[in-house]
Amino acid sequence: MPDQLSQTFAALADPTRRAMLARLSQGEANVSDLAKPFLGRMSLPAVTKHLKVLEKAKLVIKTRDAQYRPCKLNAEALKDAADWMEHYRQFWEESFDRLDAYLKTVMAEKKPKKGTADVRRR
Amino acid sequence: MPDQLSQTFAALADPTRRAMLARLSQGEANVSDLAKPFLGRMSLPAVTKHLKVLEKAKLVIKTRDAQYRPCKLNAEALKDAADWMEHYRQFWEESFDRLDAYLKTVMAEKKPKKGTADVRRR
DNA sequence: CCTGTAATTAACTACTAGGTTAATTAACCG
DNA sequence: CGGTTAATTAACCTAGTAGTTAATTACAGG
Repeated sequence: MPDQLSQTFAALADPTRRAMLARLSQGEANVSDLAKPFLGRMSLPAVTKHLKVLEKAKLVIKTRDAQYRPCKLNAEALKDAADWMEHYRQFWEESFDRLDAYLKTVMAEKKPKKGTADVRRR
Repeated sequence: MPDQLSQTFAALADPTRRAMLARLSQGEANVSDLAKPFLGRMSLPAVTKHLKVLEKAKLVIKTRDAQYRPCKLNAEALKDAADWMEHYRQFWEESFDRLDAYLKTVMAEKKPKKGTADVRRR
């Protein structure tokens, strides 16, 4: 499972890591900045490790500036994951349509005029 | 990490499981159908386990029909994951724009007319 | 040069993930 | 009933994850 996509999804499968990405989406931050929201809950080395996971997944790029390690978001890998998901879009929109059709049916029953609620297609 | 989103991403972080989803996107299939492409590589119980992960993540719904267990895709959870990613779209499109701008610059150098390659904004 | 701050590494623990084989349950069918 | 097929459960193994504390590296600045 060292394939890129698996690594990406695995990296995203943790709320701490997702929060870090969210933070980085607001702009660069060094390790202690990133750690701040979690330091009550977990130690600094733990944060370093999470960061390393994100780095290996190529979701963040860590550079160095003196003793600091400024990190920035790298969304490339996210695009691949999003592209993968795109194949499935039809499936969740389909069920939305079914709900849509159902609601139209209910409406039709309340005010029984014609019939054949037309199903919105996206 | 028993939050829904983490479970979804974790379930997707495995090529076997993604392949199963792909198979299910073609239509219902029972366990042995799903297992077939992998049986050279892994045992049936292994497949059952992967399936259980997908089930707990609410990505597939397993019903029963006699001794068979027909499974169907349930994309609801995928939508949530896709929605989460949507927040980051700007970041990968941004870098695409930068590439875009760069290419325009290169073109401008080859045929040095005006300047200020206008950056396509999506 | 010494001290404080930023961050990582080391060494360890507990738990989970992904796989195995062997045994078990459940249903159909001749 | 007895055999066959579908699928799960049990028991086990290995490797990896998420966390800890304590020690270490690296740099800045008085």
